Amino acid sequence: MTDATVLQPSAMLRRAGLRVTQPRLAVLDALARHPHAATDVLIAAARETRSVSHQAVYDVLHTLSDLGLVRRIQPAGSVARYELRVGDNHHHVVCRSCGDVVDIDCATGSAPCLDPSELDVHAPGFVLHEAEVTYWGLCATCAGSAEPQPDLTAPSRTASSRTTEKRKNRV
Amino acid sequence: MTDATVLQPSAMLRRAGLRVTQPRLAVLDALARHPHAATDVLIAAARETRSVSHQAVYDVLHTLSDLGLVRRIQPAGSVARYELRVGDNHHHVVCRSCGDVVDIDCATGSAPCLDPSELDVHAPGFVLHEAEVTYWGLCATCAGSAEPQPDLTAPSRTASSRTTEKRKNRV
DNA sequence: CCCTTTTCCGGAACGAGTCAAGACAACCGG
DNA sequence: CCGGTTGTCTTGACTCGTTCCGGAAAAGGG
Repeated sequence: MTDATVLQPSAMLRRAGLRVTQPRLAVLDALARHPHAATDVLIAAARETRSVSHQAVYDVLHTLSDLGLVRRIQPAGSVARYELRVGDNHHHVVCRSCGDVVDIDCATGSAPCLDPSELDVHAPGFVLHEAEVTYWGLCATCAGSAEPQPDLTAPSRTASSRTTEKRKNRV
Repeated sequence: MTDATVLQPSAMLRRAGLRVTQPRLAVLDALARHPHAATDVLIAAARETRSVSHQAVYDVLHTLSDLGLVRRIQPAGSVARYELRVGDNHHHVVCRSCGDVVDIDCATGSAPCLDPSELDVHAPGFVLHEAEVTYWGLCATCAGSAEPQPDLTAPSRTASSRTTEKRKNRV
């Protein structure tokens, strides 16, 4: 619901009590253009707008995600990825082959969206904040072809399939 | 259900077509004694049994998880953790403060245990393997005290709270 | 327009995990 | 029981994502 892109980036920064700086605007723009992108992709994208240090991008991403203006996700085996869509507790579909990520609406829309059947039994006293659901499988493209397809939002190089590919030659 | 610990470790290796070696037995023993442990904890634990190289532990963990004899989990912001409990598609409760992980039974017990409401709409043709659910919040201990409690299965040092702690001083 | 404070920069450093090549030891067959 | 084959382990260097540090720059209030 609260997709941050609908707000003017500078307004959204100010409203959060942050200074409006060129690096921040560049990163926000990069985020809008590359949903679920890894940090190095965002660095490259932000540099299309303006010269920014990699450290600044890391700083901006930290600040924004700490304030809840962007959401940070990190599927197992992947590096951190960021998205502007926040506020709804939507979930993610992740392709095991190419690492591509797609959003899926949450059934209830509010976190926690699931009732852990036996939370009290196994973790008495646990204070639940949210339930994160990750759907794993193969995207249409990868399911069709044996070879993993490149995912442009994954960390540069070829794809995130370094792990996947190596594993095949093990065992 | 299929908790690998109920099997004799050597039998379980042989049945998987693997050689029974000292490093593997040491790692399996370490896994049994330290559920959800990070790799460096497992290395230390395995060395209580026998001298093992860190690389051997990584190799063993890769081999075993590729064959499905151990399960590898990696909550966002955490390093890889391993557990012997496999076969059921159980889920995890993770403390945001200390990083401690607790198992929770899956409602249906088989993967995928959730029906993604709008999978076809957002990711047409996606072949779903499983749904991974992670419950985030605060464990009883951390919810009570402001200070995060050490989690002995987390990567050595103090706790996994390096990230958490730093963030508090940012913004 | 100046001052304070936040933010950014550059570079060094760190830690988890991987790669590579040779040594070693399980297991099989004889 | 022994020797050869092949899978496994060791050692050590290395990659990559991310963080730490300290000084420089610039945003915004007065």
